[in-house]
Amino acid sequence: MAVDRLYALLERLGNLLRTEERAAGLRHGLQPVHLQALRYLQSCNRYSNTPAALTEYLGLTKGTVSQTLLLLEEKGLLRKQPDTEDRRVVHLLVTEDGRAVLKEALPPALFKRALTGLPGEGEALEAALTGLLRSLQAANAQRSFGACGTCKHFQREGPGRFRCGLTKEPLSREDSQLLCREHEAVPQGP
Amino acid sequence: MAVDRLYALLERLGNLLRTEERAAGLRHGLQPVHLQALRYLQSCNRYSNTPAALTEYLGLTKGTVSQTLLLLEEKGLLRKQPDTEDRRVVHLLVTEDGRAVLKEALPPALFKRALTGLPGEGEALEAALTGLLRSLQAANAQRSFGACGTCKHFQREGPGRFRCGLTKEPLSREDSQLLCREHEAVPQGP
DNA sequence: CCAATTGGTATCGACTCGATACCAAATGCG
DNA sequence: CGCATTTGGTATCGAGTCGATACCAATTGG
Repeated sequence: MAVDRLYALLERLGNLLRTEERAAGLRHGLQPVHLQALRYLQSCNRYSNTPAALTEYLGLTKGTVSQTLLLLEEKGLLRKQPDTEDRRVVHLLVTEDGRAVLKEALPPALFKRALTGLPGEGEALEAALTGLLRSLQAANAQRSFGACGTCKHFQREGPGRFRCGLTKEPLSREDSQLLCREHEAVPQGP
Repeated sequence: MAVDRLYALLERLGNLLRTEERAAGLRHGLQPVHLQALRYLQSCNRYSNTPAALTEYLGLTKGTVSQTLLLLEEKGLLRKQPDTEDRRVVHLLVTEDGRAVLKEALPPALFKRALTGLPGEGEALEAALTGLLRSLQAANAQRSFGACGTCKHFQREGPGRFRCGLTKEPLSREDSQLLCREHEAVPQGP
């Protein structure tokens, strides 16, 4: 049965990845989930670097994530900054130390080697995985956390000048490449 | 950078899978690792249903796996059977209850839907994942746990009659489809 | 025959994770 | 406005994973 075989493959790869991440984090006294949190926070935009967004991304409960963040803050890999508009919200900023740890640890050496050696820059793999992820998210009513520039709210106003149709804020070229919790894929025309 | 994007995709899918597995196991008081152990034991051959093999498959330490097995045995999902040849070894047999739990829980509904809906039965995905896994295992000097019939020790002796070149034992058609810890891919000729 | 290796278990501590409870700020509605 | 509801976040607790270490029994290899 093809579905079972596919599932077994995914599970197996997921375990390998977790094991490697565990080993990579061990050198810094970090668990897999810590590295994952840092990686997300480093690649998301300013609307999405909050505990709530991270909670959705990781698929855990907010209490659990709150603990994770506490540890990262104690280790000096993370800094909390209160939001200026909404005083309940804090923003999570990866420190220089945090970036250094991430750069050293992710992707784990094993994956870096394997992924780099893939034929055609792994284009086939990326296409297949993207399709699967989209399908999963659609079935799950889950946020996609895609890059800002691929969102249906993304508006081009000129060369290098963009705007988010949701927040109405202007966006830089760098902004457009960051992950956003409000991301919605553009509907595929027939 | 393509490698980082690929890695992010893999990590994200792995987390989703874990979350779903957690939810699926919750109904039976099981953790993700328990379901994974059961699934492996149900699909491996008689050389590979031991704690040591499972330990390698899951990438954990033998102590950890021993605990996992203890719990599964207590719940009646697993039965231990001493090996007749080597009196240190035990074989792990999934009980009827264990099979029932597995059938109900894996793959999680979300994945079953998403995988079933993939174009071309997910052939592209399977090819891409298999390639990646092979590449990872090669780089890691890790066992592949492939199906018996695809192993370099697998010998055809006639219609429906096979033999393992390593253990010299005869193999049935069913045997040939089970996962084996001694599995080695046939070397690709140029 | 005895060391080294292998398969497995037991115990301990660090840590994840969910559940529950809780607080403060924002929002919605009469 | 006023008050219930919702949202963002934290604190605390218990169950359970996981690695490390130690240990035992059986096998293997000189």
